[in-house]
Amino acid sequence: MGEEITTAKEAADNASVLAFGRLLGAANRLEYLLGRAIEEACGITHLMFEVLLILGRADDSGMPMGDISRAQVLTTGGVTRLIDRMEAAGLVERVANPGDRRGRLVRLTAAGEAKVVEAARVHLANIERYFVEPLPVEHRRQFADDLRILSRSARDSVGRLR
Amino acid sequence: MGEEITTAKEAADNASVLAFGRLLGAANRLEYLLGRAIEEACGITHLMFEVLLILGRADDSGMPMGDISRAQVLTTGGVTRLIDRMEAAGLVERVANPGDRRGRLVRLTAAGEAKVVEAARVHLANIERYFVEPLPVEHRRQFADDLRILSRSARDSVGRLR
DNA sequence: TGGAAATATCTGATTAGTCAGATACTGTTT
DNA sequence: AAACAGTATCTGACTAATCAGATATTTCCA
Repeated sequence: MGEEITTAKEAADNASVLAFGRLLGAANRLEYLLGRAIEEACGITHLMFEVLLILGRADDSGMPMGDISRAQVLTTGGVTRLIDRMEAAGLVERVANPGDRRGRLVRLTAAGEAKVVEAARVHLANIERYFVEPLPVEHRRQFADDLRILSRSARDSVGRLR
Repeated sequence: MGEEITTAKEAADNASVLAFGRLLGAANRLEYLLGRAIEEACGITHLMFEVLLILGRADDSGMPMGDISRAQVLTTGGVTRLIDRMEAAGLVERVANPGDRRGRLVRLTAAGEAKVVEAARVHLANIERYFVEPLPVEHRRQFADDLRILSRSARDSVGRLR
């Protein structure tokens, strides 16, 4: 990684810059495709699905919103508004937290439980579809390239993190 | 992947659901950390940096905005506005496209050239820093876990894509 | 060649996030 | 137990994306 960069072309062609760009590109495309599919089939966004999964993992009594904020890359203000929408949609409810009255706990409603099961099935089916059958043509080649580079890059990074 | 999902807990604990969640989580944290660093050091967003790199790779005469839209996951409307801001910041300019008068070409200005070189250096230094020295503590453990799973998942996916 | 369909970009209205500051409670520390 | 720092959430103002519809130009084919 020692080569000095002095022109835009050198910046754009640098191996590490490229690899990280590909990694993020692949992840974004994946998130876009899978998120779009859930949205169309189930009427909830990808982020709502992630929150439903987090709550599914949580204790039945619920979870403070701060925990959700830390689990996702989202500010506490963003979580407040996301939970507002999910509550309006009947997927979650806020209940009193006897141990700390500064905020309430969020937990799944029955409708939320049903929705996360439905969305997870759709999600799994799409993972199967995209990775066994061909991707949409306009994504396929790009994706395969990205994932090959991503795999190498991630493996190297894991090594260095130990 | 044949297990039937019937409860929120099963959905949340499913191996594929988890792996994809981790993969996207790792990429989002990475994008957030590296993007934030470029933003603070160079005053441009991560998305602007990506566009500068794309233009650095392009022909000197410039590139139509539709190509940028397709390279990133961004609508054409979004690209129009992103380029508006970058043009206002003096990083790029729109020039006439003699071959197709429906739209103009976008190309780097001298300031844009300088900025992409500066940002790429910062970016490389941060990649070095994050993956050789410890990550910020609040991200480190999560990140290492994510990347291990990501690596496995990506390798499998590449295999299936052939 | 004339016109329909496709393409490139732009724009108004809307949505969902950020940030920073307000409010309400908790926990410590004298 | 009074004060003060810390934590959890909410909110107003703002930003940057989306979508859908408008406009200009190009391409294709009958």
